[in-house]
Amino acid sequence: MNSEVRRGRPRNEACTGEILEAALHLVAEVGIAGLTMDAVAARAGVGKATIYRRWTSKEALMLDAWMSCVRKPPAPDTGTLLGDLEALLGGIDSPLSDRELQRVFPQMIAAAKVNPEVADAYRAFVEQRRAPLRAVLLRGVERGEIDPTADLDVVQDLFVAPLMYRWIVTDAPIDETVIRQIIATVTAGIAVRATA
Amino acid sequence: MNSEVRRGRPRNEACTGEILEAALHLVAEVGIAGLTMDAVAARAGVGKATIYRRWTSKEALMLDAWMSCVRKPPAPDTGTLLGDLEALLGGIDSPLSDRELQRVFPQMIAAAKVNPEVADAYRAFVEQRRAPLRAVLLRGVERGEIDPTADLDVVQDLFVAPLMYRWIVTDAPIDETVIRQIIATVTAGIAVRATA
DNA sequence: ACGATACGAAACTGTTCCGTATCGAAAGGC
DNA sequence: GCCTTTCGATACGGAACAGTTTCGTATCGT
Repeated sequence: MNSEVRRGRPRNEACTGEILEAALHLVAEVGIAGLTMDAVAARAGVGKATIYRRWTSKEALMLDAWMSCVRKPPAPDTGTLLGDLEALLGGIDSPLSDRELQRVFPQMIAAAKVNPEVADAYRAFVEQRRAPLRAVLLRGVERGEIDPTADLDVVQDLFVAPLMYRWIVTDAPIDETVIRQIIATVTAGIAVRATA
Repeated sequence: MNSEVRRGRPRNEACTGEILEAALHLVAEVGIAGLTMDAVAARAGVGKATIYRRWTSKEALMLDAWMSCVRKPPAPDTGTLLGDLEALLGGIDSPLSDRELQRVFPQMIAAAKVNPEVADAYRAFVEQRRAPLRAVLLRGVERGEIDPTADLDVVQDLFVAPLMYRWIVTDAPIDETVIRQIIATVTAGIAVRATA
């Protein structure tokens, strides 16, 4: 049904991305509460009408913006648990800088606690992020690198949570050293015991 | 210099606490962005003037409210690392329910990312919470229960972060079983190695 | 050329909400 | 009894902001 002839001036699709990005950068600066549509329009270099031609409301825009702010991570398969973990926990692919993501993410979580729509989007996003790690851990169990009696849900939390914690709560830096320490400690804790 | 005679009708000090509590409950319900002073006054059964006689602004009120929302945890000393950890990670003393704290906390973090004053209060609060755990871990090292070469900052994160993660990010329940699994896994990871 | 649509910019509308002022009543000191 | 201060309640000024509309211009298909 898309065969209808498009008449008139076509939409500048580049605007869509610019608006989304402007919204995210501004959220990083002033927070979701301090975000105004006028500021988004100014930052993106567009008129407000151009925004409202694409999204019906501020909430709809923010929902789209959040969905676009982190891409799905690849599922690594390096052959060893340590290799997979280092590849997976290393970095995040996003149009925003780490520093900005550190500020945007809490805004999203806070919004999710209040707005059910945001909560759904957020839940889907978290699940998407967890899937690759789960696959990595399952292979680790198969290879005998992880104690098969361990609760994988808790193990997942042990890997992800410290990074998220530094990100959101502490604002502490996350460098190679920290990641390696976390991996080392947790893998030691979940390794198959030498003797029963 | 407090010897000035107080004339006129004395302040009802009970109001102060009721206002703070009303503010926190409302933040749990509608978030910091949706919070209005009129709603706080109505919920506390108080006129707005009564609020502004105590705090100069909405921000000042929220700052006080957050400071009052979690009390400093006791520093346990049960004699063993496991006992201390279970005592410390068990619960939080607060006028709010767990369910409400789960919603208020992200709001505070999000606000801290934007407002430097809130960030300071928040940093002090986190540090206050970290101190007792640090003491527990240090005693664990002295007793030979923890590998002395381990980075205690990272170890602290490994204990606290998974709980915070469930609290803030996942909304997953935190029961005795989960806490015990976390403690078991991490302590196994940081135990003094049997052989060098 | 012409109609249709998109564009940025700006003005406009209606609402929300902070902070202040004012009211009559209540609660203390003198 | 009088003065002072607080109380809850309500009204108000002013600012900020979401969403709409308008204006003049640009870019497409026909």
